[in-house]
Amino acid sequence: MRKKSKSQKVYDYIEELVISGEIKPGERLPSEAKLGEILEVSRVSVRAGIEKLSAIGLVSKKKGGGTYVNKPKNDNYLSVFTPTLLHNTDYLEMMEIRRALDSLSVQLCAKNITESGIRKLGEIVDSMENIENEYDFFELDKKFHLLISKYSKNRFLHNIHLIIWDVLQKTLRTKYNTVTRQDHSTDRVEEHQDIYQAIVHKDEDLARIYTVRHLERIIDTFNCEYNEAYYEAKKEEKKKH
Amino acid sequence: MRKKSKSQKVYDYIEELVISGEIKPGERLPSEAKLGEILEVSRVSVRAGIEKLSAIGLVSKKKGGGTYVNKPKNDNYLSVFTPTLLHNTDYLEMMEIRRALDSLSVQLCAKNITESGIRKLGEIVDSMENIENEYDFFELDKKFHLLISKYSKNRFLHNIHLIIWDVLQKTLRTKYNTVTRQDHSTDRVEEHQDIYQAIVHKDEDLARIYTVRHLERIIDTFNCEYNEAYYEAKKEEKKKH
DNA sequence: TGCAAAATAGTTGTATTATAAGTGTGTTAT
DNA sequence: ATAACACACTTATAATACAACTATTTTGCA
Repeated sequence: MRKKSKSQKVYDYIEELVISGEIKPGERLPSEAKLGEILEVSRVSVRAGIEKLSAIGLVSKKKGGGTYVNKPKNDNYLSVFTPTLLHNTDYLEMMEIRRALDSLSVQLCAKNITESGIRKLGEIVDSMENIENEYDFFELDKKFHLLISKYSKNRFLHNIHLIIWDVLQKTLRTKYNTVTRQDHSTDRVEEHQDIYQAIVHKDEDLARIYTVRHLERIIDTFNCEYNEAYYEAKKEEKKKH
Repeated sequence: MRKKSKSQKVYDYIEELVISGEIKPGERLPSEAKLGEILEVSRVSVRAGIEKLSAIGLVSKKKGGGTYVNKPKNDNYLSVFTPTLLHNTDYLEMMEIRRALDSLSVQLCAKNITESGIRKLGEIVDSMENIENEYDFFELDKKFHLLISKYSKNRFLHNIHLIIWDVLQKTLRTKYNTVTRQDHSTDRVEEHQDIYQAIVHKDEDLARIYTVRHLERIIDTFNCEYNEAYYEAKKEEKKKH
């Protein structure tokens, strides 16, 4: 593996601070000089790293004031793709978008997929059957849906999906309990098999229907857990009185 | 208006070079030193500007080799949103995504829009009736659809739409003839009125249907012109023999 | 002449130092 | 009490130097 550049070191360090929640949206970063001390790099490299983070909208700089972690509502619209946003309601909004985009990509995929693509997809579905840990399943799930979007032959669509899954993955690390528990359903393997079969038979409509059903089931499950958690929290509060 | 920063000056300058096609994907940018001379800024500022462009994936830097404009296929997926990509097929792919996302946002909008939102939307539709020049209509069109996505109350969705329209607008400047001529249809005002009315009556399904119809009409018109242009080109070629 | 090795020029990466310019806070003078 | 000011802190820009890497040109040998 190639050596990381100094500016990348800065970038990763700050991104980690934000993802882990050590610095929350609206809060200020250490000054450039301080970051330079901490990471043992020059201010030039610190600035280069921060410049990138600013370009993708994770932070905003204020001359003389400091550098701040952006709040989700920030106008810089590339901030859609920063990994800090996925709280509970954000997750639902994201899944709403997936419902729209996945149903498009699976439809196009069923039309455009090649024989070798079908083979690859089949392998993924097969390996889903004997999976025990959640992390591995997530990987397969990601591969499955990204492969579908790839064979949609719509480059934009695929790229948006890449971003969405990147955000999902990064968010997962910090919200593992909340977001992943929802998918313990025993149906989940079967759902993927259904989608796969529809693609094999080039049945665009059926593939779309199965995909929508799949995603809506995930959303429903999440909603239930979310409400449960909500009531739990309320119960805790009552105890205090 | 606030003064532009030096690094932003660099950013805009290079972006313009790429959009206008002066520097094509794969080609090399002037060196940092040269850019500094041209724009009369220090190398620090040049680097800051390029750093941003690199962060959003428009260019890639090679230590010792120079800075290159990325080809669309570049892996850095943020490059979806660089304005260089929209050739004819790209435009269609983009509209395919709009069909999926606009139908979602209009549906949510019909559910969530406020009274004041309806008023604003109405004003836009009204001003569409007496528009002569294409550029103004584009502006209204953009406002209309962005307002809808805003009242979808899904922040991700709205942000993606902001990006899409930003790309459309930037691309338009260079492909004015190809992309905009398609929308000279007399139906276009009426289509927006239909969508508006459906939203007013909070009829989610109807709003979605009108929106899909609207977008599919645009796609069809574009396809016709695209094919016409294609045949024209072929005819020209035949003449040469 | 052909070609490989080596020198060279050009380019980005990082460091250092200095200054300008904006922000925020605390202090002072009224 | 409040407005004006001073001061510390922070980011923005600049100039210079050198390191590290690349691409090209030149050199030297067969």
